[in-house]
Amino acid sequence: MDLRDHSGLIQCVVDNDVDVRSEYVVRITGVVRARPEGTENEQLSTGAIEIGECEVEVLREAEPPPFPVDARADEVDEGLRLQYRYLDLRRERMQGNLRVRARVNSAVRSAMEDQGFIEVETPMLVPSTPEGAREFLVPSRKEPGACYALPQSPQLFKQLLMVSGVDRYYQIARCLRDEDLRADRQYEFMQLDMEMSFVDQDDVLDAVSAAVLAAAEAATGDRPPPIERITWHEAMERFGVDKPDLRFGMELVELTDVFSATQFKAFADAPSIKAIRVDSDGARVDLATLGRNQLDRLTERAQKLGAKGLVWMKVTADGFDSPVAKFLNESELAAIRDRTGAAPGDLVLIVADEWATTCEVLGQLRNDLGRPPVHDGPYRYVWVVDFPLFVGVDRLTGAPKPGHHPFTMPHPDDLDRLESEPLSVRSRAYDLVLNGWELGSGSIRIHDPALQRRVFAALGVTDEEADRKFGFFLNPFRFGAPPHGGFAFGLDRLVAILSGEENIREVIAFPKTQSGSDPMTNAPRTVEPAQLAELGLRVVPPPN
RNA sequence: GGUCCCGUGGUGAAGUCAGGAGUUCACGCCGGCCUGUCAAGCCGGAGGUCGCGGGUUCAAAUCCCGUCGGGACCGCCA
Repeated sequence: MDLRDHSGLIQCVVDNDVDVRSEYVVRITGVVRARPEGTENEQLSTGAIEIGECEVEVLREAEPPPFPVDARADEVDEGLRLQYRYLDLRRERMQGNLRVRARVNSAVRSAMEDQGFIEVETPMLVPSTPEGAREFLVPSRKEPGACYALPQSPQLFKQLLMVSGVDRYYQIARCLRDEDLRADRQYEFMQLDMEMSFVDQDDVLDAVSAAVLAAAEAATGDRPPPIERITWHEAMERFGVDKPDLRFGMELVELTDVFSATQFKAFADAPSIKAIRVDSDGARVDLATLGRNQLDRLTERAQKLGAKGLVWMKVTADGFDSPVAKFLNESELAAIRDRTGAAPGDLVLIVADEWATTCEVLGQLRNDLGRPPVHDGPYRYVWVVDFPLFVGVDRLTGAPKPGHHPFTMPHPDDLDRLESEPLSVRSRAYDLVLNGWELGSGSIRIHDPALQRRVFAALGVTDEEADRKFGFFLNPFRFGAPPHGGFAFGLDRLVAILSGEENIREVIAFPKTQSGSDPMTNAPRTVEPAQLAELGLRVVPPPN
């Protein structure tokens, strides 16, 4: 019979007649010995040995489990696995994931402590704040009608800890957001949250890198190379997204200048023209069988993403097979071939539009056509720096909207354009990206009140409004605030990728379903009227 | 708020498009046999409200409408 614990399986040889069935809890006393010749099992890590002369004591019988407690349960309906999560977690895959997670947490703590950070816990019952994600509310019993909120992140408190002179803070922090769930999003999730004083951007990036690299090494056994950096602008130019997946090529190719004098109307006035070359070998779709239908679907996809259209060109031995080839002259066609490096069998996709649209549409098509599953190696970490300070403008007020949050430090080289050309101003905000997944983001914060006023002014926020909305946060700075900055990254996402999982539920012991319920505990549940009454609450019947 | 996919004995699947008796396969379960095997082998057996409700039809797992549950995605996640 097979004996299983968290570390694996071992075969036991039982000679006497005991009624032991699947999943019974037993105590076995015996002798570890080599297996007799010819009975070794190379499939099993313990396949060379066995426990012989076993005395078996049944500590607890077990009913047959509702699904096989082994790798076959990978195929079982996830709702059933979650209903019996305690059985699901007995399996090797889940035990492994829990242990990778524990090692990552431990490595992150050590790396932060080694760099002089101290862990400070921050409250779970916090005030509700107007900006950002929808919050979970906790009604107050002593003050009916008033609510606490559960923290979306410890943002407020960690910056106040800098005011408090903590200097280097970190926390493995639970964050809660009442937004719709996804494969990479749960209501509650864990972050490595950190903040440090008297530093610039490089210091923060170095400190976080040390923790991430230590975590990766703890999880996989391999220490990744130093994390490379690219600017947001370069990420958009080359990959068309702000979270580039560096594991594959298909980079965007600049063609704007090629068509400066073109006769082709769709290209003539376009501010930005770029292309991607879909390699006939590297693509995740079979280009050879790509018919007119699929090409039309690509065009629809591009239009849905905001492009006016999509030019496709199949590369043949003697030219291009494309509905627009006849509108382009020889030198234009030659430039397309040279710039993209197109070879027969490839597909070239061209978008001509505003710079941002051109980049974003091609970047999305690049991901659609070439991106491997997120957990496929190699692991490519990248810092994306110099994010724009503002992203777009508010439709109602016309004022710029903050790219990160309104306390983000503008890039010092761009300060003179804060009033004249706010949308061109870069910031000291940065993201950490792994295989095209955003792991986290952070920024250097504004600690100078004059500069904060300028940024609020650029955002169209008056002094009174700033004081009303953010005063509780900014007033403490009047008592002295050091230059500071920080970062937070999602541990669930990191652990999922490092465990080879494409869903963070697989690395969370007791996750929620996509609809936010827990099939094991039946949370959320309706509560007793008396509980509501104590909180001064009454449930309104749902509208029909 | 929206789009798409899934729901068939305890588990996984086939059957659904093209309506005709709860049919099939594998695993598990129960009983027996065998056994130095290892997701063992042989024999026998039990087990189903085809998620739920309604409609169409002589007849519904199958078609239609609704609903519940699960999943992927868009919106959302400063």
